[in-house]
Amino acid sequence: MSLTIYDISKKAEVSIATVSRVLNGSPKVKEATRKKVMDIIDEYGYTPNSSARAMGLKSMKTIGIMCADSSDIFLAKAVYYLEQNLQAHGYESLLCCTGYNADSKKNYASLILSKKVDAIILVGSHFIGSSEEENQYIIDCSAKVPVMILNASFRHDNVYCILCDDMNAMYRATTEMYESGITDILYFYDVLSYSGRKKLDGFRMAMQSHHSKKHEELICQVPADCRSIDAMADYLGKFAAKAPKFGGIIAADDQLAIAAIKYAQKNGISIPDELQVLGYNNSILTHCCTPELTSIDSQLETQTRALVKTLIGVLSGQEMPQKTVFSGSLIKRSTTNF
Amino acid sequence: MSLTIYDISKKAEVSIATVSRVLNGSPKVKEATRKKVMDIIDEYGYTPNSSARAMGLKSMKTIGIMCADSSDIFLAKAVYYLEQNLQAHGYESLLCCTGYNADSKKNYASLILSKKVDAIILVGSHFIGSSEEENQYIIDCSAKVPVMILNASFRHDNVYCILCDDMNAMYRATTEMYESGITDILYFYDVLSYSGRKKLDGFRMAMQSHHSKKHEELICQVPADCRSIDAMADYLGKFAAKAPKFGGIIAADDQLAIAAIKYAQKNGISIPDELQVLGYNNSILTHCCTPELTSIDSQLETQTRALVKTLIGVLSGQEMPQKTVFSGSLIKRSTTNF
DNA sequence: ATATGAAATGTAAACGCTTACACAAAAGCA
DNA sequence: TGCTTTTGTGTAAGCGTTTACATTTCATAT
Repeated sequence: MSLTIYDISKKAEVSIATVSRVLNGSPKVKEATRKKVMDIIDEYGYTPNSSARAMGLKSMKTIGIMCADSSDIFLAKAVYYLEQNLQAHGYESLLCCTGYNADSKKNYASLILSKKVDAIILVGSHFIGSSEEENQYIIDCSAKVPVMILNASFRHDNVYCILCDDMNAMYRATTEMYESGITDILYFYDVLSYSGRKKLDGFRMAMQSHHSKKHEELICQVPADCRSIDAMADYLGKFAAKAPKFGGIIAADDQLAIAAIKYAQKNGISIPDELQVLGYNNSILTHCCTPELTSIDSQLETQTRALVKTLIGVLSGQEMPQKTVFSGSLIKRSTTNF
Repeated sequence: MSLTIYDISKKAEVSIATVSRVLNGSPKVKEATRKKVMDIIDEYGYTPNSSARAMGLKSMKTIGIMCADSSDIFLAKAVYYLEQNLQAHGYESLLCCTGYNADSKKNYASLILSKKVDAIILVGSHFIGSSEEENQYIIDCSAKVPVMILNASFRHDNVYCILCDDMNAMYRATTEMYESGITDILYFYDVLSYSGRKKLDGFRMAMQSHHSKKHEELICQVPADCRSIDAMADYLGKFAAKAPKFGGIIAADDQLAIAAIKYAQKNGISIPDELQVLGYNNSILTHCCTPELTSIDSQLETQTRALVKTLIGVLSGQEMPQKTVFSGSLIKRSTTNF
């Protein structure tokens, strides 16, 4: 049986209140007493029971992290950085992977709330649906604890968003490719999450601003059942066979970009001479292919740090900005010439 | 303020005991009463407070997952599968990333224990040190809750291990490469964790069983400060310049294998004609390079499923096997000829 | 109608902690 | 010296559940 504060108080010959005060670093306890209690705690290796503590404090010092799939390269990085930052501030992370199925979000949210987490972090733009009722669960959550959203924007009281201006980043990258002389660009994407929409918008805006006409015919969405890189590459091959010619591919993430590279290799198209490829997220995958992949970096680590900083501020009652936007930057490698 | 069981009991005109029984699916409550209570619960959207529940039940229905770095491709996959399986059994996951620094393990362990988790899962063989005192924290934990270890072996009461027989897998893969005619094989690794040692042992055993002599000169350890793929590739280049000739590289994981491929490409060595490369873990990286990487699959998903099954058994008081071993299998792709 | 046992419900103690409030000891001041 | 603060410590009431045990209700057999 685990020791309780009561056991410690007896051994140290003080009251449980004093032990509690020592534990919580209260200033109103004599140095000698503090030492006596600490010695006993160290000697017997006592650790306070967080559940009981949570009841008294009404806080678990735990943050619920929800993400669709923590094994996704991008999301895993985000979760990792968040966990690190939270830990540095004395918080634990309750992880909850919801999958990409939209329905379950509400259930998972209430489950995680019942653990009396101090806040909820939604990682990734999959958590923002397009309809109002689909997002009701966010509002419900925000009524109980602060809700932090990484990589998407949602305006509501007690909801704080940290994100990268994907639209602008994609706009700039597209423009740069276009102005380097590649005017026929294929846009390659899969799911249209919040940030997915923004990226596509950025691409379209850039193309439209150059009065491009046929780019709409060069927008290629991979169907949901193409999960493997090979399947994606093959799908792209079929699409390309019927589409107008193109000299560049902009992919919505690095994995899709790798699929694009595979497509080129299967069809004897040389990169970057005949085809230029651009990815998104600047993940480790950029280094794994040949040639190495040019990609857009969304400053994930900086974003997570800002998120946790904002969260800590909110939890300590400070007024904090509801929306913090970072800008992406193009990391040029060898799949592009510009 | 959140609703309590007490509020519900008043609205439903029953006692809190009855509400609690409904919540816990006790058989001794009349159907009509159950319905009445459930209706109120649904109507007012009550969720029980897990902390309070933990105090009564002495269980949080939460499992602590410790891993060095949840953004590592392999570990992230493991964490994801674990989380999924645990969720399916009604448990939440408290994630704790310890980093690779050995000292901190003990502190993190006691932190996570204070949350009254029902068990602890150590993900990855980094958690097994080579000295007895370094592993004392595992024994301490096992005194309080079951400890599950994924990917390493540690014999102790209340400690359960699920792993892949890395030594054997590596032995077989090495033998297969050797017998296909590649007798000079370079072994490329970084950290010597528990499974890292096993893999190296497997390689050595296979080479020794063929009376190879110079393989010891072909064992290349990347120093800890080489974190990027490029740095690893460059290090390998320098090593190769001074080492005997070799026709194959066996890497301790896929990322190292990618570095090996990069090394070959930088030096104009063709794969697989002049150099064959073999990775470990069969991660997504195997599909990202050209040619695609042959790799050893350690059945991670099966392992995690077995782990959670064992854990659930242990938690429900059943006798469970303390060690479950799976065997790895070679997935042949294009970086090898055999 | 009455006794009997089973089924359903209620009562109250326990879980381990925090903290408002009460109190005692020590210190400062006239 | 006695009076007032200040400082340190203790007492006890919560926090929201679970559950053993007590009690009521209800059906069945007598």
